[in-house]
Amino acid sequence: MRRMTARPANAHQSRLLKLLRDGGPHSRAQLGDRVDLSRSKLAVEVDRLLETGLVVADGLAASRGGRRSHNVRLHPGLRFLGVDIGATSVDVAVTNAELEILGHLNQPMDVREGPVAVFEQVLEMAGKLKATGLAEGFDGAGVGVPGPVRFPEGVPVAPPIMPGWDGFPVREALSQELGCPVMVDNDVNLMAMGEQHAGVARPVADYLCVKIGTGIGCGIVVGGRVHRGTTGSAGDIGHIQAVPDGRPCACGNRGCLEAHFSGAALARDAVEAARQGLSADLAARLEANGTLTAVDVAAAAAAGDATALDLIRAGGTQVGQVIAGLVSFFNPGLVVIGGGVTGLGHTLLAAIRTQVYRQSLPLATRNLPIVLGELGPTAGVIGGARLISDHLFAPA
Amino acid sequence: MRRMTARPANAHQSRLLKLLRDGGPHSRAQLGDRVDLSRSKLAVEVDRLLETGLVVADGLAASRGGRRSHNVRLHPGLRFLGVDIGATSVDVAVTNAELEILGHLNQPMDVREGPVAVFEQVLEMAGKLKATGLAEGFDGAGVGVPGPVRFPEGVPVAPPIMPGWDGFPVREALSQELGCPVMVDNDVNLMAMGEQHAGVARPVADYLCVKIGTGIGCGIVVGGRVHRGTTGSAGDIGHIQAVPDGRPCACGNRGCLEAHFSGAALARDAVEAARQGLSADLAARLEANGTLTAVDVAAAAAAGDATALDLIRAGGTQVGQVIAGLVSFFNPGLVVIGGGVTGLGHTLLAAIRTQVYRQSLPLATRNLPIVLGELGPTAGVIGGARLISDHLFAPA
DNA sequence: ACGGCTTTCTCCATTCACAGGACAAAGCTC
DNA sequence: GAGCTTTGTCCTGTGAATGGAGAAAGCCGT
Repeated sequence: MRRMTARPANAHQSRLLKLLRDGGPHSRAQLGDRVDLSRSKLAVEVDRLLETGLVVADGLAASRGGRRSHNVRLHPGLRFLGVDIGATSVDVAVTNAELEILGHLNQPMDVREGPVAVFEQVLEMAGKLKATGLAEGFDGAGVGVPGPVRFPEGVPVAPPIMPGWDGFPVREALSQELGCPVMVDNDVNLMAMGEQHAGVARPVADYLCVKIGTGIGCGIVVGGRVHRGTTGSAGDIGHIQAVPDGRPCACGNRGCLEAHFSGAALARDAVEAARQGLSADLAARLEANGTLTAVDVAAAAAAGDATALDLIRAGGTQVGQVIAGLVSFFNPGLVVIGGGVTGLGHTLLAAIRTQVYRQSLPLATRNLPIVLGELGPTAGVIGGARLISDHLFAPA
Repeated sequence: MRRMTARPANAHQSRLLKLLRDGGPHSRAQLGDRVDLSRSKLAVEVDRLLETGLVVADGLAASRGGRRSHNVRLHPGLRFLGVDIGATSVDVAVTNAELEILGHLNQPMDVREGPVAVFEQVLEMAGKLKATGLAEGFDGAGVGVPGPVRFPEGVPVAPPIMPGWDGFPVREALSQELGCPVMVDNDVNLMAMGEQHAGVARPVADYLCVKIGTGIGCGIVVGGRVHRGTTGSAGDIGHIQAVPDGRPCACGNRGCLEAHFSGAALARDAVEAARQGLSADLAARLEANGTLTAVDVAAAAAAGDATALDLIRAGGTQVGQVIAGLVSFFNPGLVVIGGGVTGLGHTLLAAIRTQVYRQSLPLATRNLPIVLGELGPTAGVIGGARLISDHLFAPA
């Protein structure tokens, strides 16, 4: 198909497109139940959407005791690309208009190689997905990068862990290469949108989404919308002080949360523990691989290694301490923990919970669920698809 | 006049009322410049507002080189009541429809006496204001209380420093007594709204408003709107841990910010310093009054007393530490410091600034002003008037 | 004083948005 | 097949809104 060019002409059409995106095919009657328009007006707007080609007829539905309804749905050929650039790997996925993942690729990679090398990689992966026949082209792409972004322009700003990206016109460059509209955001915000769209955060308006991977970040959702802050750095909690006069951090300060707990810090601590002979299990893994990662620690913990469990608990307590403060401050309705370290699972979660429930205001924790994200590595790419579809489905 | 009963019938009218509130009298042409409506439609809506009585003609304006314009303004008889209940005193003020303060009373009082005693006081003060002829009655009242509030119902919930208020139907009770609509909110949120309406925060969409009085709280403004959180306790930063294993706090935890710095903590520390003979100045003041308050410390500091200055600096550093974390997290465009301790002035502010600029993410502090509130004790009452007028001027 | 120019405001005709009723189409159940 | 239900279309009436014509009321220069 030729790529999507039309845009909803008004708020009604925008609303209808989002209903079809989030709920799949609907009959006009079903749409009418959810949209507070007269049937006649609704029919007019649906007809206009059919004219644009964004929406197509989808056959007859089963009868519910009367005339059978004619379903409509978003064009089945629409394709969105979700790109989640992490510190050490990229995820690229194609979705249909309902944001269901049709194909998903993951590849190790180092962001520090710079935007040109990374995007070469991304374009190649996108090409592979096309080659499988899942897509002929893309109607839009949502891209996450591991650092702050000037959102309106889609440009990373002063990203600490990705030198060489500062000011690179990601949005423009990718839009050119892919030949479709592109939106760029922080990877943590993408995860927050993903969990909100298809994960644990579906019913919640105000929530926090803490992503613990190589670094630590926090997606902030206020009234259903992501809060990005004045310079796009909102949620950057990795450099909040967790330990007064604690460990030196790459940022120049001491005691930053990230310096004490994150994928990188955990791996480093595990190596040290292994060298000190505190854990035979970790030492064996170190021997075998030459290095350790958070995954090794998770495996050791799962096998019952006390040192690994202690490391995870200590880390969870540190994170919990910071989250406790944020919970008192922000009073969310839900806290989601996600990112690479979700493999650490319930040991980590329990430590975080204990600390938050102990230290936050009782009123703020009274009914506060703290849970693991349920989408894993797909959260980011779904969030990307969601980001661009929100943009494309916004009223003109 | 009989009290305001009409409400704007649509979003246009609501918009117009707010323009007249915030900008004083306007001609139709001036309104047209700001509202994106055709002149004819605008005239229709203005005429309707004139019919309701909310808006009245206000004579001819000077010519600007052509026909003179007929101004319209909000009814000059409209009166809002702003009530700011603090831990140790109440502020009550009357404003006109433009939220200008016409009369303002302040009275020492102890919230712990409970809602009945406090409202007796408030009603008496409102009566006094009426007796001066400033108002014949009130069209609405906005009330701030020093604790979390279930906002839609206007009911305090689990307020730590005000036992006896939990669940008291403040909104309903006051509405009954005053015979007008009432809205209730946290006092810190009121201050944030006040500074946003008439103070330093006018141009900013996302900002934090830290109020340091008997306790410590923080108003959170996201996209121009106050964020209250899921249970109404957002911004309650007094019990964030500032010092690991620090001083015991009334809440049962240790090291809470409030336990280390607040009006109450500062007074306590000053007494102790005086008793230990660290400061002749403070000792003399203690001798004279039998007790010390933050005001005494401010006076001693102004007189150059080193101990007082140290206390303030130490406190500012503690608050700054917590604010630094919040700034990294929230990435505001402005931080306002207000409340009873603003008398401590630039010594406090300097300590806070130093700490925040040192410890927050550079990107988040790059262009971050940290300033004292400019409205002082009127911020709360103006915020109250603003709260209720926003409510009354909302589309039906 | 008097025309030209500007600004403000009103009036009117036309277009568009939308609701809601009438009605047709298409199914179910008995 | 009768009667009922559900779905979808058509049509008309109403109010929202635009934009142009023009009147009212001021300015300024000659």
